[in-house]
Amino acid sequence: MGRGKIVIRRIDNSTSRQVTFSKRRNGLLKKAKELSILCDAEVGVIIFSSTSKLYNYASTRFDSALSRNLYLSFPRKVLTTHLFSTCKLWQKEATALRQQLQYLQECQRQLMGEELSSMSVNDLENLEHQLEMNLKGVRMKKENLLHRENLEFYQKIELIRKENSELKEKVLPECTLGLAKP
Amino acid sequence: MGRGKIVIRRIDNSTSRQVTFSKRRNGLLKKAKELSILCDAEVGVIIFSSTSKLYNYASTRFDSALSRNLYLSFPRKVLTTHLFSTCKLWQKEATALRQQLQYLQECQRQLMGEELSSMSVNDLENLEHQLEMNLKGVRMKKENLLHRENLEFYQKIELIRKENSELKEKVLPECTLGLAKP
DNA sequence: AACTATTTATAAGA
DNA sequence: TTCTTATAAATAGTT
Repeated sequence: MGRGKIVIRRIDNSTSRQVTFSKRRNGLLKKAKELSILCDAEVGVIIFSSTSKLYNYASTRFDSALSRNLYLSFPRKVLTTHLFSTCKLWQKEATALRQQLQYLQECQRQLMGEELSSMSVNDLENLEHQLEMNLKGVRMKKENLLHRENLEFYQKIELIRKENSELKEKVLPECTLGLAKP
Repeated sequence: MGRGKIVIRRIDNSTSRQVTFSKRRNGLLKKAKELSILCDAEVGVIIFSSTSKLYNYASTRFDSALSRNLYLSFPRKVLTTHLFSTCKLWQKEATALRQQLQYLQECQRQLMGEELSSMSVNDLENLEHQLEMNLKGVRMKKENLLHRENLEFYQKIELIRKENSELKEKVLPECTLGLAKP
């Protein structure tokens, strides 16, 4: 798949070997990922360049797939490396998440009216408008809810009132009877 | 690369998922082999099908590449256990962080006046007060800042004015001299 | 790093 | 499953 056909044997020229490595390495990792997503498979790939640099891919639940298969006389070294690289992967994810969290926390503190020291008048004005909008939204929602609750209560009251008056009509004749007796 | 373009997400139909798995699995293993031959790299691929069937490829010297890159002199059990628990630890941390993130995101959405549907009148009222407080804080900060800026500007103006009048005094005698000439 | 002419992989159909 | 084939994707060679 290129300008010319090639035979699969070691590329002699070191530069083009390096270039091909970089291209095909990306291709392989991409295809590994696609396979795992498309087919719900767990896939792990490890690549060592000729200079022993490590590249790898492990699908989301690859480690648990491994652990389920731990007792399939799996080559020890393969297992170890995969655990090692999976470890790295999770570590990376945790780091990314922690960063996101910090960013979000700062945003939150600003929304809470804390941590304003670094903000300019313009920033503060934008934040003020934002907060005004938010407040407006909350108030609207609250009023809506109160309206709805009011309506429900009103209808309930009407219902009970109606029931009441019906009961009264039933009870009233008996009362007059009772009063007429003595 | 086929009769039609596809998006990379889990294939719902189980039969075609199976077919695609078989095709792409072969493709991946072939490309892994090609990469290792062309670029003199050591490559290991492990694939678990959704039914936990195992497929794998390891290039000729993959194992020794592994041992060059890992501290494999450790007793297997120690190393494996260590890696496993480290892995789990990171995974746990990532999970916890993700949860925190989700919680924070929900809070944020509520502070932003979105995602209010699940809140009671009481909740909404609390949120309203919170937002009012925040708004108050932001406004105070803004006014403070404006005040301070104002003061600074005022002082600058005074300084320049003073400088100006000093310059005038120097220039004025020359002017009167010039005017008195003719 | 881009580009693009070709080859290769593969999605859909048989 | 396997074969076929039209088309998408990967990439070899080039700039």
